[in-house]
Parts: sequence; C-alpha cells; structure tokens
Amino acid sequence: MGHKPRKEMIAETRAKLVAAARHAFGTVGYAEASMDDFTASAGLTRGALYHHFGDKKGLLQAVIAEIDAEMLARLKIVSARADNLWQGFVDECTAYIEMALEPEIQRIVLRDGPAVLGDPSQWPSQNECIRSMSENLQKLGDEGTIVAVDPEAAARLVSGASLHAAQWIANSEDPEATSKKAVKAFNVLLEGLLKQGSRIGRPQAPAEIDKSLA
Amino acid sequence: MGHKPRKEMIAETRAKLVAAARHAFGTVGYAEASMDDFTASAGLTRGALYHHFGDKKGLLQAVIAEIDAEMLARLKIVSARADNLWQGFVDECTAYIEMALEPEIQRIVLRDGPAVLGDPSQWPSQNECIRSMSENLQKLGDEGTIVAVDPEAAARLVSGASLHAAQWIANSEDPEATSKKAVKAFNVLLEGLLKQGSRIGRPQAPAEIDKSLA
DNA sequence: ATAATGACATACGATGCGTATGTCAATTAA
DNA sequence: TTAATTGACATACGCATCGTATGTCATTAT
Repeated sequence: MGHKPRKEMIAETRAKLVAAARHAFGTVGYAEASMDDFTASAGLTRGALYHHFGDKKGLLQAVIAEIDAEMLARLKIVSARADNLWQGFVDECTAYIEMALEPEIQRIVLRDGPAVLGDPSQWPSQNECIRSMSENLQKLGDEGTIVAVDPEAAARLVSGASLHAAQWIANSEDPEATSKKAVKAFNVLLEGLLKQGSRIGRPQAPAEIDKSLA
Repeated sequence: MGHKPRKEMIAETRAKLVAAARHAFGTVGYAEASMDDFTASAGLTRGALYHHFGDKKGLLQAVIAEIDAEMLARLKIVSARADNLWQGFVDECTAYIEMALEPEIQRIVLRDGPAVLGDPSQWPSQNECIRSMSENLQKLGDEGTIVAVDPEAAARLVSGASLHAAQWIANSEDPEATSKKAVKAFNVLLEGLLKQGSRIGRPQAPAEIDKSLA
C-alpha cells in the first residue's frame, strides 16, 4: 500500500533540511547555526546534510538559491504590472528595497552570504535579479527614455544603492521618516538616468514602501 | 639601562596583535583565521588577545577601526584639494570606489565585517566616512548646486552604489572595461543631484580610477 | 620591603565540523 | 522469488578552535 515514492521522500528530506537551515541562518546567523541542532529540528542528522549538500556552505547555497528564486519571481510580478517601462523600473527598484528590508533576506543574502560565498555579483542567482533589471534599462534606452548608459552598470549601481538604503532604513530609529528621506533621494538619483526632456514632470515616488513600515 | 616604558610596550603589543589579525583577516578571512596561528605569528598567545580585546570580534572591531581611520584620512585629503565643492564631492566618490577595490578593504570591511558585526551603518567609524560625504552634500545644497535632498540619505545611497560598483569591478574579468562603464553610469546618476541649470556642462568623470587598474 | 595590580602564558573543557564507517530499505538482476 | 547492489541516512571518531579559568612574573604603589 501507498508508501510515498522514493523520489518524493528524498525531495521532502532536502526541503526539510533547506527549510530548517533557512530558519536557523535567518535567525541566529550562519556562523552560530549548529548543524547538529537544526538538522535535529528537522528530525534528521548531519549525515543527511552531508549526503545531500556536501557541506555547510553547500546548504547555504541551496538556501540562498531558494530565496533568490522567490525574489526574482516577486520582482517579475512587480515590473510586469506597471503601465509603462519607466514606472515598471521604478517599481522594481522599490520592490528591491522592500525585500531588502526583510530580516531574513538581510541576514542570509546580504550579510552572511557574501562573507561565506564571496562577492554576490558572482552568484548565478543574484545575477538573475540584476539581469531582470538590466533588461528593463535596456528597453528604456532603446525607447529613448533614459540617456545612453550601460544597462548592467546602471542596474548594479541602482541595486547597490537600494540595498544600502534598505539597511539604513531597517536599522534606523525612525524607519518611517528615514524611508521617506531615502526614497526621495533615491528618486533624485534615478532622475539622473532620465533624458532632459523627460525630466520635467519629476515623476512621483511610489508610496508603497511607507505602507510596509506603518 | 633603558628598557622601554610600560605604556609603550603595551601599545606595541596591541599594535602587533592588530597588525597580525589584519593580515590574517585580509588574506584568509575572519572565519578561517586561527587565533592561535596569528597571535603566534606576532610572537604572542591568545592570552594577550583576550586580555586586550575581549574576544575575536573585539579584535575585528579594532582592525576595522584602524582601516576606517585610514580611509577617512584619505577621503579628507581628496575632497580638500579639489577647487570646487562639486568636484570635491565627485572626487571623494571616486576615491571611495578606488578604496573599495582593495582586496583587504573588500574582505575585512565590506564582507566579513558586516557578517560578524552587523549592519555597517551602525558602526561609529563607517559613519565617519558617511558624515564627511554628508557635509559636502550639505554645503552643495546651501550653495544651490544640487537639488534639495537629505544629505545623509544621498550620501548613503551614493556610497552604496560606489561599493557595489567596486565589487563588480574587482571581480570582473575585464576590470578596466568594467570600470569605464561603471564610472560613466555613476556620473549619470550623480547628475540627478545637480540642478537643471548646472547640468548643462555634463562635468567629466575623473579618470584617475583607470590608472589604478592599468 | 611588601602588597597589589595588571600583562601576559598555560591548561582545561566544551562545541562544532568533516570524514569514515555502518545499517537498512528500496531498486534491479537473475 | 530471491540475491545483489545501490543509495539514503545514522553513528562514531578525530581534529581544530574557541572561551574561560588559573597561574606567573614584572611593574607600580604604599
């Protein structure tokens, strides 16, 4: 009678390990997370971990890959539902900041990840997010909305600014006020990308970011 | 006969520990640096380390404080010798990127530091660099060169962009070409800060950054 | 001269990682 | 149907490292 098929059990084990590690990494951090502890919390031992992921770093990679996939999916949804390209780009930046405000992402992806796995610009997953942003910038260039500039370069600078803004906001005493200042300054910088003619309107900063902090 | 005074010996011991740790952290990284090893390389033991710095993290703090002081000093020199405020600000940003290209700074200050000590915007030292940049932006605002924007917010965004640009450049296959693209995009973003009238000239990007990569 | 402080070294216990080995179920082959 | 093999996972071991507790010796204070 129906004991679950092998492949499913294995996938389940991997998922349990990733979930347990993600929780541990996200709360106490990578270095402080004991493999014995969080494998046990998943009802397993380190044996399973080494079998499936090679070592602790391998597991961190798997956790980050999972988080990154979620981030990419969220970004795509955001940029897809805007009614023009520029707005889509701005919304995507805002979504980026919002995600970087989440403690789990901040801890695992933005702090421990780079320390353990090296420069994030070398990760395949992180590059997916950048690529998504680059594509938008490429289209904006073709469209003539922004000045001629290397899309990937701009995407990396903008994401860097976003991430730091998020860290600043998240650790601020008054996150709401800080968020307003950061978003304002962020939009000023983004306007540097716009061509002179397009700049007159001074497009408004999206206000959603404040809701997430209310 | 002149055995050195007590205070000097102690300062020397501390300096030796910081230097040894700085070297170890900068090469193999914080996590891989064995306290037994690098204290021994300084002709001491962990006893001295725990006595002076409390623990491994305390020593990392001391190392980062030393590096940060050097960074701040370099930034002040750069911004002081420019002939106008805007140029001084742009030069300071460029110097920031150049420093972030140095492997020791990248490893200790930009990767291991945040992972071990938390968000850099909370470090007293890192805030010194930001404050220096903020002051310049404040003056630029008073002067009427840039649009009204919170100086600290702008400083943090700009430094974030700089740091990510640096990581991208440093890990690129063709750092020189990448550097050109990054600097161009960086200047485009900075122009967003300039008031419409000031923007006509499209001030040129300083080229010094390319020299450091040649 | 003696007491007290403090700069360091040594000794110890605990924890955590990686590997080597063992076990048992599930697939495959005969 | 049964025997052989694979592979998922647990257990056991050795090693390195960290933090603390304790010891020693020189300097400074009384």
